Amino acid sequence: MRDFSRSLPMSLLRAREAVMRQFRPSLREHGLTEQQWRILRALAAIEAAEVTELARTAFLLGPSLSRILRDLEARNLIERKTAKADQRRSMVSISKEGVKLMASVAPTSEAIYAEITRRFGARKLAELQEMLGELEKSLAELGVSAEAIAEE
Amino acid sequence: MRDFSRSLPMSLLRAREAVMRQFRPSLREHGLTEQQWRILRALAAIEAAEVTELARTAFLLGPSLSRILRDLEARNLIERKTAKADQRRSMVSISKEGVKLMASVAPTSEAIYAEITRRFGARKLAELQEMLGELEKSLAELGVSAEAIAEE
DNA sequence: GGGAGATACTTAACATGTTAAGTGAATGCG
DNA sequence: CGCATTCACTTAACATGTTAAGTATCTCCC
Repeated sequence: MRDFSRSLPMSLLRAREAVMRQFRPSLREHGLTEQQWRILRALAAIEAAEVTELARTAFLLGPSLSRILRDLEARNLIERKTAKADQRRSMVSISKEGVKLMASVAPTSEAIYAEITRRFGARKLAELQEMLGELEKSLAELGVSAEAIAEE
Repeated sequence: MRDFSRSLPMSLLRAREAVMRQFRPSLREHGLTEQQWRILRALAAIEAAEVTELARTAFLLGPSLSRILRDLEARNLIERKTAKADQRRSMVSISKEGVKLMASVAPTSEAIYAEITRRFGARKLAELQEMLGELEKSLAELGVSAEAIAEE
């Protein structure tokens, strides 16, 4: 069997870990996890969002998001109110404190990203992301058909 | 701030998830998680290994590995014996049952990998993995220097 | 040879990933 | 209308990720 240390999932995992290793210490200093930071960033960009939409944007599963929102709300970093038209939905938005926290984290985060870009090369980085997007696209279709078969 | 849905960590996360989504159902049918499968594969390739070495090979943190080994041992998929020369170390190896289980999973796993390769293109896949390796390499050095600063 | 420090793991504690089940609200349709 | 189905989310249960602390063993140097 193919040496698994060179398998695609491992390559992706190792690369991602190498990247996140750069960001985690700074986030940690501000009391944020990687996922919490993703949620705040997503909210900062879109004003307010439903939970499902937020899950899609921040690429988190529903249950994870539910827990994290509960915690972020307890820390007053986000606000929540149920939609008037549909009582099932709740609109989530970032709070003033949340914005402030983001402002304190963003500079370091940007600097790290810039350093990564500098080291790896901006052009190569763009190429890499292009390829990652294509990979995702190739498999999205496969995923759907596989599901269809499984459901029969 | 840069649209985070196009950030490098998100690209890597989404790509990896797209890939793993293909494998998980099959692994699940055999009662294995992604990480357990990684460990079995690593062990099958190297006969026997110390826990630390295995952690490096399977790219798992020590605590995760400890738990998983405990469970795999309870399921008789691996075997463990403390090294004679150094009582702290334990040598882990795959059991006969483990080998049998691997044999039952491998065909499907290989087929999925082949399909992914076919869809994305073998050459592009190789290029992608090359780039991922370079990215990891660029950041490995950065990681070390960042740590050095933090420890001061 | 004995005690300080290093090493190899394990345990603990908390956060997230993953799947399944639960809850309350909306929808569609007979 | 009524009620089964769908929908949006939450809770539950179990596995892993992540960091810190604990434990037993080993090493090295005085």
